[in-house]
Amino acid sequence: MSQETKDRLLDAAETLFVRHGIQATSLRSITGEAGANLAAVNYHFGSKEGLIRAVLERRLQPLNAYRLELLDALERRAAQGGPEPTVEEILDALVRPAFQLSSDSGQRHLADWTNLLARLHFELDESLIDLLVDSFGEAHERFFGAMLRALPELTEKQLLYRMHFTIGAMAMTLVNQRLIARISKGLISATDAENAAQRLINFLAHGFRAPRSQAEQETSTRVFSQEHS
Amino acid sequence: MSQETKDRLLDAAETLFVRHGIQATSLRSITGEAGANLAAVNYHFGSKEGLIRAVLERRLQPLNAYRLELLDALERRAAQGGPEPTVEEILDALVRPAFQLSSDSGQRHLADWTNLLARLHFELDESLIDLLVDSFGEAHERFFGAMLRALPELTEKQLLYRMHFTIGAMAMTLVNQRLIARISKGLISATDAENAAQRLINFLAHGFRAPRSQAEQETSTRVFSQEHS
DNA sequence: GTCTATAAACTGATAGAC
DNA sequence: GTCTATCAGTTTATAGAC
Repeated sequence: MSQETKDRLLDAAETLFVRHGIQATSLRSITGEAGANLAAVNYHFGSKEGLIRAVLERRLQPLNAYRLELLDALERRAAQGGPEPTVEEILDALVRPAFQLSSDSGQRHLADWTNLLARLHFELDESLIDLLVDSFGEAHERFFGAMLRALPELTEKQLLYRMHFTIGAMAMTLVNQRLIARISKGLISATDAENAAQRLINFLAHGFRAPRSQAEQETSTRVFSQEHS
Repeated sequence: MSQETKDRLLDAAETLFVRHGIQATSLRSITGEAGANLAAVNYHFGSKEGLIRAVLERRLQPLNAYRLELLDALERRAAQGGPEPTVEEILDALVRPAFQLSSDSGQRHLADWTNLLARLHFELDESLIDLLVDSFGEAHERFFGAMLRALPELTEKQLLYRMHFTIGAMAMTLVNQRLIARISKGLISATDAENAAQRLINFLAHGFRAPRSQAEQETSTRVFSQEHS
C-alpha cells in the first residue's frame, strides 16, 4: 500500500503540474487528487521540492536512456562498416522518444508528462537547473558529438545554436496543444504525435544543413575554437 | 507622481515575473521591489490579473506593431512592382523585432521583457490564452498569408506546423540564457542578440524550404483543404 | 505508513485615515 | 493617490496519535 500511495502522488502531481504549472500547484490539490493525506507528501518526499524532483526524474531517466539506446544502435551500425548516421537519423533518435511517450499506450499520465517536459525548459527555477543539467548533460554531449561528425562543415558554435533551436521547436511542439488547435482553426487537431515528429525532423534536418550565413562568418574554425560571442 | 508609481509597478512586476515566473510572484514582492505600497496594485490595476495583463500588453502592442510595419514595407515594395518578399525577409520581420527589443538601448527592462515573452508561450494559464490570441491573432494571420505566398508549394497544414516550429525555436532562443551558457561551456555568451537572430533566420528559412517528407503526403491540397489530422 | 490537528507564515483584497 | 491596518483564506511543514 505504501508504494501505491507514492505512485498516486507522483501521477497526481504530474497531471496538475501540467494543468496549472509547477509553482501554481499546491500540495493540497495534489493530495486531494491522489486521495491521500496532506502529510503523505512530506513523509514520502520530504518536501514539495523533493516531490517535484521525483516527478521529473521518474520520466527523464527512461526518456534519455531510450534516446541514447537509439543513438547507440546508429553508431554501432557505423562501427561495423555500415553507413554513418545521417542528420535525419540522429534527429529521429533525439526527437521521437519524446513524442512516442506522448502517444504510447493508453496511459494518460504519459501525455501529461510530455507537456511537462516541454514546460520544464522554460520554468527554469534556479533549483531545477541543476536537475536539468544532470539529466540531459550526457545525452546532450553524445548527440552533439554525433551531429558534429554528421556535419563536419559546421563549427561547434553553429552547431550549439542549431541544437538550441531544435530543443525549442521540439518543446514548443510538445507543449499543450490548446493554443495550436485554436490558431489553426481546426486544421490541426494535434493528436497525431508521430506525424508531428516526422514533420519536425524534416524541418530541422534542412535547417541543420543550411550553409553558413554572413552572420556566421566567425574567425575561428573547429580546430582553433577560441571564440568570444 | 501617479504615473511614476504605476510604471515602477509595471517594471518591478516584469522583472520579477521573469525571475520567478508569473504565478510564483506575489504582489508583496512586486510592491516591495517598486518601493510602493501593497494597496497601490489594486488601486491602479484592480487586481493581480489586471497587473499581469497590463505588463504584457505594454510590450506586446509595440512588438507586433513593429513586426507588421516591417511586413507592410515588404508587401508595399512588391505591390509597387518590386520583388516579392523572400522567406528570409518575412522571417526577419517576424523574428528581429523580438530580439531587437532585448538588445536595444541600455534599458534593463527590455531584456527582462524578451525573456517574459518567451515564457509566456509556455505558461499558458487559461486566463492568459485569450490575451495571447488577441495580441497575436492579427500578426499571425498576416505572416501566415505572406509565407503562403512566398512558398506556394506548401499546404496550409505544412505551413502551420512550420510556423509553430519557428515560434518554439524563437521563444527558446529568447528565454533566459543561463542554461545555454552553461551547456555551451562558455562558447556562447549569448549577449549578441542580433547575431543569434540572424543565425535563427538562416536555420528556419532552410527548414521552411524543405520538400515534403513522406509524413507530409496528405490527401488534400491547398485548394481542397478539408483535412482531418 | 497514514491520519488529525495545528503551527507559522504567506496570499490577494479591501476599508478607511490622511 | 498613497498610506496603515486588517480580513479571510491559503500555503508548506510538523508534532503526535493510531
